[in-house]
Amino acid sequence: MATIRDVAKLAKVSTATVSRVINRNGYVNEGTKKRVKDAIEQLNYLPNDVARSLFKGRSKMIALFVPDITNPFFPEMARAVEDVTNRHDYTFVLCNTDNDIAKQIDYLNALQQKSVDGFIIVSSSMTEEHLQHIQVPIVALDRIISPDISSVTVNNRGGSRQAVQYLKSIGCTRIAHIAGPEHVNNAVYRMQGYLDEVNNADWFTEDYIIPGKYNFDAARDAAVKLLNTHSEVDGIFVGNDLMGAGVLNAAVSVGRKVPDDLAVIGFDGIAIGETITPTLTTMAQPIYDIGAKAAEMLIKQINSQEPAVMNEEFTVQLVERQSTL
Amino acid sequence: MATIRDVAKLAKVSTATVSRVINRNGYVNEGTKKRVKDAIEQLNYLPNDVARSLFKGRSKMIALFVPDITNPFFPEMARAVEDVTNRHDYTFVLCNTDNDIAKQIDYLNALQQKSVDGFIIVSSSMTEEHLQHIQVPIVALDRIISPDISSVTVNNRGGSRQAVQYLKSIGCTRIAHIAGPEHVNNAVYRMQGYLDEVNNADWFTEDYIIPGKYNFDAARDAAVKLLNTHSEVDGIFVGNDLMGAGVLNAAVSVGRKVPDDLAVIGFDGIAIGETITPTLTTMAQPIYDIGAKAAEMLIKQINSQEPAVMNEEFTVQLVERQSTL
DNA sequence: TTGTAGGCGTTATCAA
DNA sequence: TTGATAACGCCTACAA
Repeated sequence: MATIRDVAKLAKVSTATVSRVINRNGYVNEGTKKRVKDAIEQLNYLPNDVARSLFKGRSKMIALFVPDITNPFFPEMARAVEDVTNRHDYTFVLCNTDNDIAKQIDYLNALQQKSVDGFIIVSSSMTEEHLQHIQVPIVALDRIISPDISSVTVNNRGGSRQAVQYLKSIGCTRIAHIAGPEHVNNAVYRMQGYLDEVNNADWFTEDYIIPGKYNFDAARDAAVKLLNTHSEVDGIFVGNDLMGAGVLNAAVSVGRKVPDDLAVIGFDGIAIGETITPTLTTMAQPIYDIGAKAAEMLIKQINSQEPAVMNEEFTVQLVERQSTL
Repeated sequence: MATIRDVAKLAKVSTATVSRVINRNGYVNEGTKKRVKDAIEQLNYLPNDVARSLFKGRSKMIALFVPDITNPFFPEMARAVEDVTNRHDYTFVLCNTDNDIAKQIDYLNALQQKSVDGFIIVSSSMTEEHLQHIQVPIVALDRIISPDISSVTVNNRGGSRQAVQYLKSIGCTRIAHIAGPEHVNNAVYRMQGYLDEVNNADWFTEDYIIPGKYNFDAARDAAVKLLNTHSEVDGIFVGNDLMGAGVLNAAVSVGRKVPDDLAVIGFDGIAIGETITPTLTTMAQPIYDIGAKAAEMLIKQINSQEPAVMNEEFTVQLVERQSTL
């Protein structure tokens, strides 16, 4: 690989001049500029980013922490983050954390050693404490970490209320909820939204809230149990779409017809919802948009000296499909 | 951030000694070693990886190119690559290429500037030419790039033959094929495997091969058309599972019962196949394993001076589910 | 067993 | 308008 010195020698100038040409700063005569450009071309020279990073203390890299990229909710978000970071000439580093604290700390350290410029973090295990020694900007995505850390989220509680209202509006009279993990704050908000709508109903019982784990299998098992013990249930608001698919599967296996005997609505708006049969009605998040927003927010913070805390809340939207129609 | 000099000063030794302690090489007295370690602890010192990279010309980073991480086939592969690279203390960089040549070249350049240590590439648009100037090891994954570049793949043609044989064995007598894009070599192999089994059948016609694009929508539309024009078709071998889901959807919409009227088998073994109704029979690739193997192969090549070309072919396995039972 | 010093490739400051 | 040079933080001959 050619270095700046090779270019300088070939163009018969100093490295300083080459640097000026590359970075478009400082004065440089048109003639010499051309000589330098020719030399760069001829040698196929590309500046060494590592040396640059060392000098500047910044690497033009951004990291995204997600619990697990094989969970279909995250790829689209990751995609958005990558697209935006690329557009701003950043390199994108993806980290699967499994929500494991030790793993997250390892990543934080390893990436700081590489002078990463900022972090976008989806985590329900990380707290402000773990992050207090981080010197670069951080944006919490999908799940709030602390009031002092910028965040991009959706109206989980309001959206959930809307989901339950919708089930009522299409005639459901006994509505249950398959909930996400209680240590994930958006799962708690979604359950609260459900409770807002049903808590005062005379038919409501705690039995109608079943814990799922935001995954397919647990939700299917939970739904089978629910439907067998509570045959009066005619609507289910499910904490996320992956679990919604599990519920639809359970309905088939216990012989309940969807949507005739049972209406099901999920949350998230992942693509799978459109590929299953019946297709799944859902409160759709603008997944790509929130990922993109987080990336833009982070880059803004990186480029500004005084990084103010910003919080952005997006709105989810009802998407009606076969599971309720 | 503390530097090696701060540590040296605090421990009252030279930076060379600190370096020796950190890297466990060269002799260093037990007493001074302890002093150094204490100083490191006290200052919370972590070596600057950028400086290291500059000196060594290597960054301990590995990049994975995939067409699009939102395609559910890739996350599990990416996950495997990340797990293995982490285990070897490499940092993982994910790149979505959309199979766009310009984008891939941009990534190659950007990452070379960062002294990336190696590439794992899933691409059907890249050729040997594009890669000839790359100085670090490369492993082609899922799709072969050239005989001179190491690869990890599966027995696409053999697996496809097996799929068609299976359909025959359960009684199908008119078997069609929804094919992947013709510029993707594994899609071509899969079609060839299909042809191997049906080409000589008296009932076979070219009409039974319909082009899909490895995605849901195109496959659904293709299947609707096929089933409407060729009602005699009683079995479909689909080029991948995502298209398989589309075919199942199409079957419902044209009123064909699966598996009674129509048997469907896919290829890949992605998780979606188990969540849809009916569940999808498939020729399952060991997706995680091939990703992990590619990563191990690449790391081996990075660590060896004489990088021999290696080719590994995994075997796909029939997974019977409701779409054929 | 330890220290000195040069260099990895850039950038930015200061002179010229 | 250009050049010489000192960093950035680390590692490794070579000396001591």
